Amino acid sequence: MKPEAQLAELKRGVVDLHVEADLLERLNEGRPLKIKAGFDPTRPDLHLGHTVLLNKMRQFQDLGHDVVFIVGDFTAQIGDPSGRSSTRQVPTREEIEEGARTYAEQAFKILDKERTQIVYNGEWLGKLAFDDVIRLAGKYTLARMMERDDFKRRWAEHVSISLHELLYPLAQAYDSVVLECDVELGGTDQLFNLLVGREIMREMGQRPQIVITTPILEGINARVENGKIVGAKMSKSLDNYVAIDEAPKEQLGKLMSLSDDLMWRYYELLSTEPEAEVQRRKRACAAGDLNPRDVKMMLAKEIVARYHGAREADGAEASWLAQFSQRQVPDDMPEREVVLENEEVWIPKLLSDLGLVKSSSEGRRRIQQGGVEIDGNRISDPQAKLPKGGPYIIKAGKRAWAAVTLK
RNA sequence: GGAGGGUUGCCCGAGCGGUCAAAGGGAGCAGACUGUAAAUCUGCCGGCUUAUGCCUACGGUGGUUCGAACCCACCACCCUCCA
Repeated sequence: MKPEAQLAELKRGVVDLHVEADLLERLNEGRPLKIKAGFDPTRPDLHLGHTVLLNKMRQFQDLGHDVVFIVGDFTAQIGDPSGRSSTRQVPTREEIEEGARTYAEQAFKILDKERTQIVYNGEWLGKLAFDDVIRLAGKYTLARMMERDDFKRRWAEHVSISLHELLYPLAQAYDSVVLECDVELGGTDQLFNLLVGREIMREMGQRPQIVITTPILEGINARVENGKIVGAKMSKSLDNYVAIDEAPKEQLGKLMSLSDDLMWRYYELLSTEPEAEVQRRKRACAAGDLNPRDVKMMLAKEIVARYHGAREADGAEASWLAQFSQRQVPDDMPEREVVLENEEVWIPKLLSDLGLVKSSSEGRRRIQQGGVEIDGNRISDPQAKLPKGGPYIIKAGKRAWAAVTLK
């Protein structure tokens, strides 16, 4: 593909591109560019938020360029301060290794293995001596470091900043120097770190890398207020994520729980549908010609199909429609057997033992709120008991089901 | 080295001797409604089988008091200002 055409393709969906002319110049050199992206291996589960960046990496690969996938085993010990309001906990060596392994495994659902090189930055960062670090630190100033948004904010809000956190951007920049990469990719929250890489490379007498950032996807519980998206970014620790190796039905269900407004953000960042088609759907929804639920289903199925295949996506849709639209009994409910000490069991206790609720108090509440059904009959008495027998089809809320035999 | 401020439930945050299982918001959950696990509305939201009851909880340990998240002492951690 011609450099100009590549550039147009690569610019799609990115937030920052420093510097465009420089990128075009390198594309004109006609060689495969070296694309760098680093991952902090402390969170093994890749989710849709990560895929925004991975998709961009894949795009480079499809255009004939090479990706260097850096596992930040060394930098993970520092903990990237990006977007953090406080200092990170340092993960153990085992956590890092386990994380790195599962990370790479999942990343190859998106990346082209043939064009990906995996490296660990501990290989070179671990060998630096203290005087090397001092020399590196000498190439940047505190004032410039404090320009960084999250440092500035934490400083202003009197939240502690440990000195080692200041070294993080330098360590990441040093990775670029060692690899002599052409382009570094990251989320918008990485912009500062990436730009430090440019500076340090220049200081070290190299051509500064081109910096590209991709948007950060908000979590599934984000809301839209006055046209603005309100809510934290997708993350495992906030439990507002859709993991790429999650079961098809879970993925579909989570995506169907997006608010109608937020759905368009997901379309923008995750769908591969042509822009014109997305706009058509948006207009049709606004005009009332299309039901937003159906448009959301198209998106959900597109994503499920990407990781599990079209057949799984169809299956997930069918059981979702049955369970939530038609309120039927789910087809894959867990079958359980419980051995009783007596002839009957207090229902809240049973729900708790089955793990359908957290405690029997919670079970009692859920009965009082009318959320518990056994064999299709709503239980209203929180004192109710259930005799031996079954299997009973127990429903304890929208998504908590079990087929239980009492012995 | 000195002076001062802070540490509250999943998160943020109010409370500053009894009426505190602790305001308010967020997240979460249930029901109604629906087009869905959207939106909206209502309710719930530490635990204990039945409770104007008990237990656990407001950084930790002791203490004062009939009674402490609230007062005192010490300890730990965080922040600010001065040097």
